Amino acid sequence: MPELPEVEVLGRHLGSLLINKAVRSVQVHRQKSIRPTSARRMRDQLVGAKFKSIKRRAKYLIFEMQPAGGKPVFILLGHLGMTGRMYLQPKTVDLPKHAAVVLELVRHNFIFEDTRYFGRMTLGAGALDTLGPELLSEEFGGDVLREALSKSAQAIKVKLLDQSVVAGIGNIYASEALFHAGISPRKAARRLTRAECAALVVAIRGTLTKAIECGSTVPLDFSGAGERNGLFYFGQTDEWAGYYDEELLVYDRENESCARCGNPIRRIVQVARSTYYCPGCQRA
DNA sequence: CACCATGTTCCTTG
DNA sequence: CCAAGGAACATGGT
Repeated sequence: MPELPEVEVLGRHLGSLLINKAVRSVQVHRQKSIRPTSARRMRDQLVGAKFKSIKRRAKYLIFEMQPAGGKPVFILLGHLGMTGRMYLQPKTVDLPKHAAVVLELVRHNFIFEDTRYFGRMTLGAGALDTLGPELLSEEFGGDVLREALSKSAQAIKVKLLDQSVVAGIGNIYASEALFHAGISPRKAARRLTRAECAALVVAIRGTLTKAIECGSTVPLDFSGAGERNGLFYFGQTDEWAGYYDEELLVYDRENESCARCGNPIRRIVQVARSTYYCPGCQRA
């Protein structure tokens, strides 16, 4: 279910439910989902430990865990992949078909469910080391972006998905941000001007910040059992119409007219992923 | 049956 | 050594 805004909202939600709760036992249903951590180490570390804090870095959830007996805190990392979900359920409710990992609390199970099993729950923060600057942080700005792009001949849209360049953008918001900045997704990264880089940073921040605000106001069902399934991409669900004051302007709108200039929106494929853009507003 | 999907990692090629 | 392209991972929806 992830792009950065979903992960951010999920993290806040889980924080309110999990802080100071202790793990009583651990069920690993899919070894693949905890790679390279072993099920045994997972249990050894987690059983008896309490959730101390929950933070987000890019699309990762960082669970800071406090073991019993004054042992040092350690990190449990979560990444949702394409279809991951995390939520609490009373133990009386049956586990979902694609439960990957279940952390048993007192009366609830903390469930990591993942239909396609692309996500992960692992021990240690090592996966964060290769990430580029955090999108919403102060140190990320037009100059930092420009420097990161300066040597690449790859299309800007493709570079935006590279988590070592900029950490946190996904396929949906990459298209949206380029539209807002008026930059063609095909433009070679190194050809972006200083002004374009500055505009792109503003567009990225604006798009993601707005999405987080919207996601925070919608009544979500993180288990995905009902309609409100934890996703809150703008315009996804008609019944949410009243909650949104903006929606996705290009993503998944092939052949619809651009809200700004009326030209039909185009879909192209870059590195095997769809890109949507307006040929009128985003000139090559 | 065909094609598409919010993401990352690994392997090959140049 | 690096950049870039593509397949792979696994399941479900249309």
